[in-house]
Amino acid sequence: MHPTDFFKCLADDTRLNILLLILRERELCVCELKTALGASQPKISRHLALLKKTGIVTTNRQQQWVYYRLAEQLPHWCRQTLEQCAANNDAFIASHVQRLQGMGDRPERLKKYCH
Amino acid sequence: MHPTDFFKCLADDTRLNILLLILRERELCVCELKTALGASQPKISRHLALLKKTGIVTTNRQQQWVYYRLAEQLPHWCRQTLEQCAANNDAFIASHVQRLQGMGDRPERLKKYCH
DNA sequence: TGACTATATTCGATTTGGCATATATAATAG
DNA sequence: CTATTATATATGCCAAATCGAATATAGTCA
Repeated sequence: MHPTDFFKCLADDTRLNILLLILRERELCVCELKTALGASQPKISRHLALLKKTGIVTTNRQQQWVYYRLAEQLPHWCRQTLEQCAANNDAFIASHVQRLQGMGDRPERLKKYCH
Repeated sequence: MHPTDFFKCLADDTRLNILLLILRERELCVCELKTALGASQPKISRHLALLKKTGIVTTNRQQQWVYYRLAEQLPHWCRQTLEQCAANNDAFIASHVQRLQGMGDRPERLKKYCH
């Protein structure tokens, strides 16, 4: 993982929020992220495609939903960077975490927001 | 320090190399960086200006030279990110570190490359 | 078919590097 | 001491490249 490629992925509000939410929740599908971030589906999808191409996340298809999580092979220092960023920037993700929590837990959440 | 502003600064080869070299050497002036990175003076100077504006580095003028070092107020998680990046990407900075070491030590280095 | 996700296209905004030039400090000549 | 020159750094301007958002469209699966 070339360091500047990694940092480029973190250098955008949408992508960084996606990553920090995935870090918290372990995995999320596009429609969960779309609701939590209040962004359009193509926007979320496009940014996820870049994260996947760079090797930061992997996908896991379950029926019609695609779940994204951090790649197993993600170098340790990259994961540490994300964790330290998460631990020291509450304000940055607060609103999105709140919105995600307002969406309830699985599997009810999926029923409410992904159907 | 807004996290994406910080990561934007690390998302460029020139800037990341500058930061990792400063991290190693504690402080460097423009002409040392120019020689170590093999880049033009305006290019180095521009990137340093962005790093300063973002609050990652501070300057200390000595006669006609301006020395750059990491800002005292740089949040701890930012410094940790830089340190972890440095500790896990030898290949990324190797050539520039080598070139810097080939320039000798101060004060001889300053006499040879900054006069 | 309908719901979910991915991609293509287009456009405006931002970023980047090169070149020329401006500013600041120091050294030197007269 | 002042004027000139040299060195170090910063900035203005321009062209090329990249990026991000919106829209439309396509693929995938129940």
